[in-house]
Amino acid sequence: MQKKPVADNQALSFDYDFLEKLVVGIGEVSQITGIATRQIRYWEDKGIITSLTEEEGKNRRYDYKNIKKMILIKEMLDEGYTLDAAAEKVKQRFELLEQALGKFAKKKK
Amino acid sequence: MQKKPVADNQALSFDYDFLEKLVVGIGEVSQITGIATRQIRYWEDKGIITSLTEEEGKNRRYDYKNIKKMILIKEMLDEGYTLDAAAEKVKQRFELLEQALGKFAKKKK
DNA sequence: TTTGAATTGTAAATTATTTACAATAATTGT
DNA sequence: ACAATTATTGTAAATAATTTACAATTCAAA
Repeated sequence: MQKKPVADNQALSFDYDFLEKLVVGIGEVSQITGIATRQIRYWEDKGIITSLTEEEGKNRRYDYKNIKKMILIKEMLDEGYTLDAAAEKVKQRFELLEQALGKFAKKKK
Repeated sequence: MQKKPVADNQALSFDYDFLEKLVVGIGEVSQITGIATRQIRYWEDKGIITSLTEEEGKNRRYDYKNIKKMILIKEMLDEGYTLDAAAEKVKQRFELLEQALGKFAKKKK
């Protein structure tokens, strides 16, 4: 029996492999989220989000999780939350999410 | 009845909204896929993949589809395919995939 | 109206990418 | 073996994009 090509399995399910490896520069994050690069740096300075930057002076890289965070924070700001309140809510939500996904991930490997 | 937050629904299903908007620079694509930037440009010159670059001279931007293409092509090269053969196979696979996903997408809207 | 929060502006230095021309391997047919 | 084609890689100069740092501005609440 022949082994199915990898792509067929991934096509209609959540592409974990991809999102785990995903890294995006600040310009593209801005393009994706509609948040100005200046604002992204400000949020990072405040410690609300984090980048994967290895050394100081090098360009920032963001992972899927932090991009999702930014999108949520932006939505909450539009709804009237303060930045700190939005950041706190998003932080809590991600902690719950990671708890749930953590259990799931352990089953797989 | 209160509306559920968006994130809850997206967490365990395929994040279409995100992947549709996703754009990534060549440096990050290289980091994600393990393919050298030089090689990515070469493949693009040959017409095997395409970038979203608006004007000549500006930096290349790649979408999810083309990044997936690169990953598949790389895998097929490792298996012994020639570049052209791999490109052709990948092209065919994506045509089928888009046919299937196209039908699905129409239902949603 | 003062205070702090949130954002925005910008210049100079640095990092990353682009294009173009060229060189080098690897493979295939004769 | 040899030439031709395929695939990849090297690099320099120009340009694009990002970084940091200092500063200004806007806005809401007290």
